[in-house]
Amino acid sequence: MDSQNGNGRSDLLLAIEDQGHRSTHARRLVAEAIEASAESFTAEEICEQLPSVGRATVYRTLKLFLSADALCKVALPDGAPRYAVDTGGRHHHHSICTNCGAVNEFRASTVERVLRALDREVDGEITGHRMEIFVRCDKCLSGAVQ
Amino acid sequence: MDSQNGNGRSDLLLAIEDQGHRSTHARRLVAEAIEASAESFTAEEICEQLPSVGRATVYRTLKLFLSADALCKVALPDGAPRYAVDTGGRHHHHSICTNCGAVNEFRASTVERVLRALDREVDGEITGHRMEIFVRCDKCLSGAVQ
DNA sequence: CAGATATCGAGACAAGGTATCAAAACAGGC
DNA sequence: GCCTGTTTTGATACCTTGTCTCGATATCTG
Ligand SMILES: [Zn+2]
Ligand SMILES: [Zn+2]
Ligand SMILES: [Zn+2]
Ligand SMILES: [Zn+2]
Repeated sequence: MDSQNGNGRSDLLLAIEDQGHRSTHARRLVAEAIEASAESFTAEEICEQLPSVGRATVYRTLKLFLSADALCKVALPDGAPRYAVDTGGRHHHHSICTNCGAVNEFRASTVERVLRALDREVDGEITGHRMEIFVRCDKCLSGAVQ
Repeated sequence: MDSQNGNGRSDLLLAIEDQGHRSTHARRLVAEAIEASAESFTAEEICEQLPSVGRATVYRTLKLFLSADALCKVALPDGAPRYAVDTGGRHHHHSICTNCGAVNEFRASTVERVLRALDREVDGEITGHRMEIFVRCDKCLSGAVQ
């Protein structure tokens, strides 16, 4: 939908071009596969959808998109990793539907304020954090996916 | 230190006994190795320290301790998993020193309050969450470990 | 187009686990 | 202590999620 800009060029590709990387055929295919996926996806799903693209290339490309902040990597409660297109730019967290894999971003300023307050409670100096919220999304609650 | 109760029996073993599992020789060895480790540890470290215990058994035993809430599993920023003895019982989060691996628990009621407030911001119904704080601990800051 | 460089695909390798299955250990009744 | 049924164990194969190597290709620049 809005993953293509006016140029017909994927935002994912533009993001890595900005970092000085090339928009190659393999990367174009990976970007298209990502943009075609409705919710979050796994690296292996992309590999299966693109048998003509080497597995190493798929992983390398995902890593490029991640480092260009065009993609986010989250983990389900059991640790299984999933990737999702990153719409925003600034620091944010994710909610993940454990039923359908839908990922949404949220920027909760309250969360960050709590973290700053925690500075006094934890031993040492805070250098970073990770936070994910697991949900059953509205679509799943309404029975669209059982 | 306080990992042994009056009986000279490890709390880890007691925890799985409460769940109906046996305190076997292999499990005793794993418990001792865990209690001897200063900070957090990896499964492979235990395997190396206990060549007489099968790798599968080490992983099975860690899993038992985890499900008995006697152990916690955390992940460093790059996702590398580490295990740490769980001192408290109630719900809590962890701070992890990215330099030495020290893990501390904290129960920040503010955090939970924020999560309840987030219920209105996120799509769907919150079913769980994960939160980890990365730090450089006091010991590392003071140069005890470079 | 040619050369320099970036990228690719295949396949080996790695980390962190889990599945299988025959053998050993264990607990409880005698 | 011995018998017997159940748990647990260790060896090993396998799985998932990636990364590394390296010769072959593709891409950009001039
Ligand atoms: Zn994101
Ligand atoms: Zn859902
Ligand atoms: Zn804990
Ligand atoms: Zn430290």
